Amino acid sequence: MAANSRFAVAVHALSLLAWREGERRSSREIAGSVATNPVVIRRLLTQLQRAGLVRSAHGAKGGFVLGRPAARISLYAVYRAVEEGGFFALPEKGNDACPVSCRMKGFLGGVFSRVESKVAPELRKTTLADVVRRLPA
Amino acid sequence: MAANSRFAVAVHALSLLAWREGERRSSREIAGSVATNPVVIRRLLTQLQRAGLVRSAHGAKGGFVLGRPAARISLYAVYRAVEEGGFFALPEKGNDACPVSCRMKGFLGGVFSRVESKVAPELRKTTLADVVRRLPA
DNA sequence: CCATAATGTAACCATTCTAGTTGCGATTGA
DNA sequence: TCAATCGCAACTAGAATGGTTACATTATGG
Repeated sequence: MAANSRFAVAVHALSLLAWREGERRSSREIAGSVATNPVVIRRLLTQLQRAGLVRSAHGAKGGFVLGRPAARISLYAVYRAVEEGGFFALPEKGNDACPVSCRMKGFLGGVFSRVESKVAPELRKTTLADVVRRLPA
Repeated sequence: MAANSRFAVAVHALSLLAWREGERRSSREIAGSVATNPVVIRRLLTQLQRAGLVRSAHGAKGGFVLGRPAARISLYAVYRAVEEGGFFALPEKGNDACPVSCRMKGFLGGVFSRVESKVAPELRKTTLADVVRRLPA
């Protein structure tokens, strides 16, 4: 299972928190909905916490809540929090003696950043509040 | 290195073919520019051949040429040829008893396809002919 | 006809990434 | 005190990728 479903799981977990905003949810509850292990959820939510998207409380009756209102958490914020790299990768090597190879890195870097600049606004359009609106009350 | 550089390597290889359009290039030559193994190149170009982007010739003086004019090969065609999945993955599991989990798959599928619909036109804008224009003669 | 130079492909290995799991210390509330 | 909970480290399993070797097949040129 090397498929990268971190973004999907993060949105799922945050949607649960947004669904009943304000109520604490334990990693065990969230893991139950996502059908995975609580530790996997805690690992992922640690990343989201560093980005300010969630806050956690230790101890009994502890758990997670959103770090700010659902309407102010876009899918792009989630994407940035869990995916460090972009969509594609540049190869680290290359033959510097070849004039084509020399130019490829710069060229592809430009392509990748133009792609990113199209994806970002699309993901910014949707917030967790929009997600909740699609969920049953 | 488990980084996914297939797209970058494919564009690099095709750019070499477009640079001196019509001349055959062996996998060894291409591998020399990309700084990898000829078998890696042949494996990748086999995929591109299935998509019609290159043609190969066996035997001595064999090698690869573009399957159609460089101006008619967009980066999107390359992307489709080498990347089967989309950018993100949907988790295969989920708790069907949870109303949030039940809706996530459909919701995320919509998000992913909207992202794809922004990326595709951006990649379609650039062809191999555009790449060659940026290369030294 | 034969040597040479190529592709196509299978097999295998090393590395890296992800998710899953166990265990445990620290913290909090009842 | 006790139970619930996060944080984190360590380990495992499985998959994907790229690199490498090997070999059958095919085409060219003398």
